Amino acid sequence: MEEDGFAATKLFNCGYSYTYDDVIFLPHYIDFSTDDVSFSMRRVPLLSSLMDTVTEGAMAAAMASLGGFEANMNSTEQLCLALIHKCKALKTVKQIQAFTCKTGLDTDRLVAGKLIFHCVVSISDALDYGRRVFSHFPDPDVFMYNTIIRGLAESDAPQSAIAAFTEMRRGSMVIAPPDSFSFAFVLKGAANYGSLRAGVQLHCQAIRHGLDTHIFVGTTLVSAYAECGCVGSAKKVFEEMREPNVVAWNAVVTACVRCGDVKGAVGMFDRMPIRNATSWNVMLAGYTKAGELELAKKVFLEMPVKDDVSWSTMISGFAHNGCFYEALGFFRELRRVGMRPNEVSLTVVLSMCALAGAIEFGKVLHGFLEKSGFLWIISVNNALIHTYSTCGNVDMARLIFEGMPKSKSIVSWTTMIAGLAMHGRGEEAIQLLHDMKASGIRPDRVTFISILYACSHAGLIEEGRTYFSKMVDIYGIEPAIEHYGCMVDLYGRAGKLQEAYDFVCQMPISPTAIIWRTLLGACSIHGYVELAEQVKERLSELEPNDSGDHVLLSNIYAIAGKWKDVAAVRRSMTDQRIKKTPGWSMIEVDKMMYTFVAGEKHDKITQEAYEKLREIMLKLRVEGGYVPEVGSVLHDIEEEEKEDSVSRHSEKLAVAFGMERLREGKIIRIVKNLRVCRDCHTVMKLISRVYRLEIVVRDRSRFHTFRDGSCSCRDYW
DNA sequence: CTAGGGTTAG
Repeated sequence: MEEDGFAATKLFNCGYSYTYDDVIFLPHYIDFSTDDVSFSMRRVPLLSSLMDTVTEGAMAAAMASLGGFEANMNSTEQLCLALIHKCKALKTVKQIQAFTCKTGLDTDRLVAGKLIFHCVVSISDALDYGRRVFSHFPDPDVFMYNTIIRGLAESDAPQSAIAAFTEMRRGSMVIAPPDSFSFAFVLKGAANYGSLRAGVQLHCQAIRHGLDTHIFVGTTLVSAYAECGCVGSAKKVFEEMREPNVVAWNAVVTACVRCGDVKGAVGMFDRMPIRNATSWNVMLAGYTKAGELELAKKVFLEMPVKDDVSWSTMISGFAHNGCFYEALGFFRELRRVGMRPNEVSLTVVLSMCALAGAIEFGKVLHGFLEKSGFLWIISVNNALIHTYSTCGNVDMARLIFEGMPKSKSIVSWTTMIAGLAMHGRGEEAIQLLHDMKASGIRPDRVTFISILYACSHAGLIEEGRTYFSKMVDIYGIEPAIEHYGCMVDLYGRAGKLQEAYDFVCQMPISPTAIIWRTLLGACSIHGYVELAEQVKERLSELEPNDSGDHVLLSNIYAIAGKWKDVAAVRRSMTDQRIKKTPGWSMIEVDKMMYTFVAGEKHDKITQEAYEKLREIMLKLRVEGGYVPEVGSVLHDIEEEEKEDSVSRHSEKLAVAFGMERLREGKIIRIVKNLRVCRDCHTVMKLISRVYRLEIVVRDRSRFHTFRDGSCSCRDYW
């Protein structure tokens, strides 16, 4: 796959030095008849009612607003152009558009082009209107097409940019051939759509037009290939460019980073003749994505000019690696040097709260956003929805979602659906899908991942099946590995292990380690020892050193009482030097985050938690009838020792600490990096009953809300 | 045309 993209283009020898090592037949035109890329050029009646509202007086007032320009206005065309340039809102654009209809300027090429351009580029949420003006124009030229393609490429439906390009090509008998802008914009659409097929075909066409080494086209080709995971092709396109500028260099370094090729990125970075702040920022992102935080910090300190992007990259990079303290440090540093937080740095900090489960800090930020007017930005709202959902307060997320000031984007809908899903509120998530369709937004592949996730976590098996086939049949979305993963989880979680296994065997793409791991997790919930062994064998072929897989298998044996097998797994782990991922849990008290690690460091805080925990466990035995469950302990050690090891799990410590420090009646919210174990689950249920407390635990796969002795997951996780 | 953020199965 990797090299196919580039090899295919070699078919077209257009006077360039391509060699043919691989011949793949491709048509000379883009054929998307099988894809769902409708692009309707329907002529819509436009604004006949508005036309009458444009009075001479209104136009005179508009002219007056032009001030100094007025003297040079010697034609209505020029007047219109100047007026359009001044427009800041769609409402005014509509007025002028009505004026052009009235004066016959609607067929003026310059004016129409300017109108379309203004709608697409300068005014937000006006793409649709621009499209309508476009569709009204009798014979649109390349510039108009380019503008429309440009807007569509950045829209929620980037595939329609490709369709628009195709339509332009079909009409190429009457209009001029595509230029470098056409290719740059449509390739951006292909990249956003993530379609290698479209990318390759466009590359072919670019070669035929002699534009593939054009600086803009080449640069976009590099990033389009990278977006499809073809880092080799991206590099080759770059190497063929005759005089790459800084932007092209940045693009190729970015391509390496996108595809996880840090070495390649460093190599390219070192070769760069000139570097601006962007180049350094790309390296920061590259290092943090690879988990190389020290190197990222080194580059950050060394770089000559830091801009707002640099800080956002550091905050996000450290947060995604679990280093919340340092991440917050960069946010403080940003303010200390006198930079104003912008909407991106704020969403980055919000997403840090989401990762850390820091709801109190999130609320502080929410207040700040409200006061400083940031809530007008859609992405900021999306970040808030995500933060509240992943911090356990999905109702607050819903309030923000409902109250969004501007229109909701596809991300807003999908985020909300995913939020409901992770709280087990499957029916509401499905209802939201219908509301979304009713409001005219088409669900995409990510939306369906969230829907299938919702079905599996709420035990809605039939619904899950239905939506999977609807996605394919009605929406023409080809299922990706993520969708298959959801389906395996859906069957497995519900105890339909045979169906899950059959499903994996019938998948048209080869199952990844993640797929097998999902199945292994299902085996562990439902105690299928034999199937687990089979599945583990597959995993050993694919990823033999994953500690989680070993621990899961060992737990499956332990629950079945097969202590010899437990010991064998443990031995093989020691032999292969596989270390268990240490479990940690976090709790926020007075806007401070406290992290507990099982059986680690006996500092004052941990001591305090232990002491409280001892007291709680005693009370649970006496008043709650608690008997420890030790099935999920890795070692076949003495019973008493096992019990001791279970009693030290980090989530218990975090809960105990919360009970000690938090105000009475406060909900105890815990975030854990692994899945919560059975014994801890039981203990939490008991605590919620005996102490009349509410505990919310976010583990690596979902939320557990413990209330009155039971859990929202209905013991199903 | 290039960099940072908001959605994504386990």
